[in-house]
Amino acid sequence: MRADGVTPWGTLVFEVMSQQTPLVRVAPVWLRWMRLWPAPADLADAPTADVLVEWSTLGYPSRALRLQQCATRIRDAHGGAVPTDHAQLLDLPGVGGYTAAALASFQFHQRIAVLDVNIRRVASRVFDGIELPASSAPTKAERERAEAVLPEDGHECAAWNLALMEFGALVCTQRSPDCPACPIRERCRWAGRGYPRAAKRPRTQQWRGTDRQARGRVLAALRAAHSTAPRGRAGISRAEALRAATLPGAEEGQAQRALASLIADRLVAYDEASSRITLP
DNA sequence: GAAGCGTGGTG
DNA sequence: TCACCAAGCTT
Repeated sequence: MRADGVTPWGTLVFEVMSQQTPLVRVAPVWLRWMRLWPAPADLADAPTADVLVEWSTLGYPSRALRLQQCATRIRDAHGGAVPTDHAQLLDLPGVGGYTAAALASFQFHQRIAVLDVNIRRVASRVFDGIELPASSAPTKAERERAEAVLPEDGHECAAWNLALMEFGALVCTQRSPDCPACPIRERCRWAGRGYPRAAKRPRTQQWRGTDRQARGRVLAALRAAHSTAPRGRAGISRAEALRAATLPGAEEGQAQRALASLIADRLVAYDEASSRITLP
């Protein structure tokens, strides 16, 4: 976490776990991971099934697979040390623009702009006078503007990025910003324009009844089976997996499709001989 | 650029 | 109840 003594690997794991997941849910899982797998080589050597069980209910379990791939790559291609170079960070599995910049700034104190959803929202309001960023991904113009207002010193830069993220998370929030308490409302272009609402809001993701929900139920059943079963005898039958994947009132074939996609994503394995579904 | 990908908390 | 949302990444 962002505390003294946390290794680059610890920070990398923390940032990946934090992708689309509230920090309060990340904290306990991260602590367990650090105890089980304190260095990249430890995670690289772990059974993938254990990695997925310990991922618990953080969501988006593909992140756990990518983190293990990332650990293997760091061990084999970087001598076991998390690279400090931004381009090399970006090249790691599961590490995108946000995570690479977060590591470069928070861990390595480089002068770089972190453009997470919070900072992008703050900048859109203050500079552009619009409620929400117009594009789903950061643009070159956004990045250049964010870099232009960065402090010169790398340590100050880390504090700057972190402060902006927390400001967006606590004050300049997505749904109900506390504008009366905002210290820069006099200079905020969105305030000056009277807080106009965004015409087009990003369409919100469906979940109920989706393949995603079906996949989640299979994974939940497998986590339960693996955390209680003696080693080597874990897993569930294909029939149980399909039953778990069958949602009330679901369309024909959804359960099969969900299971097939889990296998294709290597989140689960299917042993045809025994007809059992297991974590990989 | 858009769609797909989990899970739990909240207003 | 239910839509919305949370330190994004990959295809």
